[in-house]
Amino acid sequence: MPATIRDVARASGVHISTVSRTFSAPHLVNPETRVRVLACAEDLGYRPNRAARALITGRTHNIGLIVADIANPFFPPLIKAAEGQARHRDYHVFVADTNEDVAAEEDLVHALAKQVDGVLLCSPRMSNSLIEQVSREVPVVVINRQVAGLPCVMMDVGQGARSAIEHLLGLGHRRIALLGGPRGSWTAREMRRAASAAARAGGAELSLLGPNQPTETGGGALADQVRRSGVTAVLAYNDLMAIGLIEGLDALGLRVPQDVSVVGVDDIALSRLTRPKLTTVATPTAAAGRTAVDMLLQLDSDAPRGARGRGAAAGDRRTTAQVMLQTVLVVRDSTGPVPVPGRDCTGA
Amino acid sequence: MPATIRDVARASGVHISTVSRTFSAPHLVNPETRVRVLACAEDLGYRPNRAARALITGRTHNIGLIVADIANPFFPPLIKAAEGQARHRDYHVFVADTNEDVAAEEDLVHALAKQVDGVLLCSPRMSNSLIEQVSREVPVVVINRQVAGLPCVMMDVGQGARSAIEHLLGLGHRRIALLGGPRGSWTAREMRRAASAAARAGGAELSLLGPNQPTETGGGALADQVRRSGVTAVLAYNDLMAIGLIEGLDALGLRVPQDVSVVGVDDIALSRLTRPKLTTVATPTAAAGRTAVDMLLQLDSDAPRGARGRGAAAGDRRTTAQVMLQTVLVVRDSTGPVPVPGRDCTGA
DNA sequence: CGCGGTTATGCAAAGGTTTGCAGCCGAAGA
DNA sequence: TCTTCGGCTGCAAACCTTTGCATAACCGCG
Repeated sequence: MPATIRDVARASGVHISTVSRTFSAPHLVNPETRVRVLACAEDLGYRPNRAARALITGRTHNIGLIVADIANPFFPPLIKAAEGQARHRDYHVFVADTNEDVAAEEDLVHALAKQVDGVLLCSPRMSNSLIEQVSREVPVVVINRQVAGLPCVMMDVGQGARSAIEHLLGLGHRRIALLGGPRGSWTAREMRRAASAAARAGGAELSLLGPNQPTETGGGALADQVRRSGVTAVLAYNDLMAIGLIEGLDALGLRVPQDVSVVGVDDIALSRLTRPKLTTVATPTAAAGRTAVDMLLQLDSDAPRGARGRGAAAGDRRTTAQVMLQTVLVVRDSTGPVPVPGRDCTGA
Repeated sequence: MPATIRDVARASGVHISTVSRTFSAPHLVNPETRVRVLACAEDLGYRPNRAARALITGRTHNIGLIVADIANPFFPPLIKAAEGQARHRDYHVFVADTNEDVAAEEDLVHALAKQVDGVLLCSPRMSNSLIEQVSREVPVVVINRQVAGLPCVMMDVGQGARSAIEHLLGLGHRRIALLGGPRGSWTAREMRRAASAAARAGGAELSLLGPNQPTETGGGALADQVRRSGVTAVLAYNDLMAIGLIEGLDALGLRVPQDVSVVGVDDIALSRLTRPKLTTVATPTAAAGRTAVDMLLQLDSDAPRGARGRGAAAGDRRTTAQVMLQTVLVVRDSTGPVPVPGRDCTGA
């Protein structure tokens, strides 16, 4: 039923190659011919068969996007942005979800590898060496992680964590806890490093709690630990954990920010809606999505088209740009001055 | 670089057609041969080229999933379920997001249509006639909407709305508001119909507020209207709106459930985390995703493979199953008995 | 009038796989 | 011994498009 290039050629009285060129290299065909062909194509409802095209060009015009968990509100904005940017460049995006599971992540990326032109690895939990191995199979851009030799787009959570700690120091807090993220997360490591440094510089004590599941549940589960640790402020791996923690603290009768200050990371939409509104480190997720798509597309427009021939795979990626996007601390209502010690916090 | 079927054939000393059959029709090849071929394939890292296969079979092994807004927590579980089910059947899912925009929805479905074997239309805002037109281009399964002649999987929000209203009636409420959903939403219509009927049957008055954006913002914006309307209970189109409304009411000094009872729909993860915990109609989103994928795959395994020949497109869909999935009311803390009139609600 | 140079088009190979058909071989039946 | 049949494999066409190369028409210039 669907019209092929041949039908269009017949209808417009030209050779199929002319039809092909009308679409893929319009400047090579006589304007007059072009309009005629275009008209016939339109008329017949012709759309080039992507599979056939892929077969010969070696380009599927699809890209894969692998995230840890679609249900985590951190990802959707990034996904949307990536999708939009890709569509803009006539690409489509496969989104896949690993459920925070390293093994699933590995499977998925292999399954995807063969039918996309490149893969965006967003907040991967895999080891660097695994990532490098994958990148030998298929062009990869890594989001939220630094991997030597691979193009990366990162959000400067180090800077963000530092700002957060400094904000807390400024409010007088000297005993601070960091709720760590999941094992294998680069972001979690960066935060830890930056937060430790900032705390040390400010003469504060930083207790590390983790690793944890980066969810509300994960945050809530730590409430008791936080209380017992006696800290007056907490920096959480992400907003979800921060929110969970606030719930958990509330259940224990501790109020935020009067008794404990809490800072999140990500600035998900939800963080504006909880009570208290969350102080958090805003990460430029949409920008990251767009940038990553651009880098990926750049990457394989550079690659020699018939790159099937040996070589070229691992070697020539000298354009391994690494982009660091800025974060910014958004102060809302979940942080406040350190409680005066000795004064009763629980009551009127 | 990637090994082709020919490489495997050479390595294992058989004809390419045998290799092909080893993968696509194993029972046709001698077990002995099969293991040898498989071994060679494994060895060379051979993976059938999906584009080439698609070219000849006419099946891409991709399906499209179009949703209104990935960022709405209602969708991710459905997406995950669909994706999992699809992967299970060796299909991949393109997720696309229309931003609640009818025009974008139409564009997207057309763009997708040509490169997938079928499309899942989830909570479409398009008109029925548009949907039918699309379904002439590509197999379609509709989620959360009833379209005559098309396979649909619906969640019984009518029943859900009825339960919710009856729950409120049971608590003594007689003046209830329904926060309507977005224009074009089938779910919104169903809810309205069922809620009206149930209210009438219970001798209650139901005010309709809407249509609205199905987001927290949309819900929050209605707080003032709700207060002025003097109702004692509200059924919201979804949890997001319910949560937004509760925030908004709070800002106006109205407490939930003491002053106003609020019921949501969807039972998103978040509804368990807000304070008060939300009473809501749980919808089986994951089941819907799985079912829809199965129906779609069923649909085009029925279709004659070389269905390029005319006919077959619109006609033979006599298996247009329509599945209705049950919903269930989950009573939590956002609903309570109707406030005693005349008693001061605002104070100690 | 012929020549070099554009410009527009046609030709045909190639890309990796599936699949109907035909052929081979050995075994069972006559 | 000769068919027949079934199981397995090979052959080659077909799927639709892109693209390097060849061809043809045309222009302007000498």
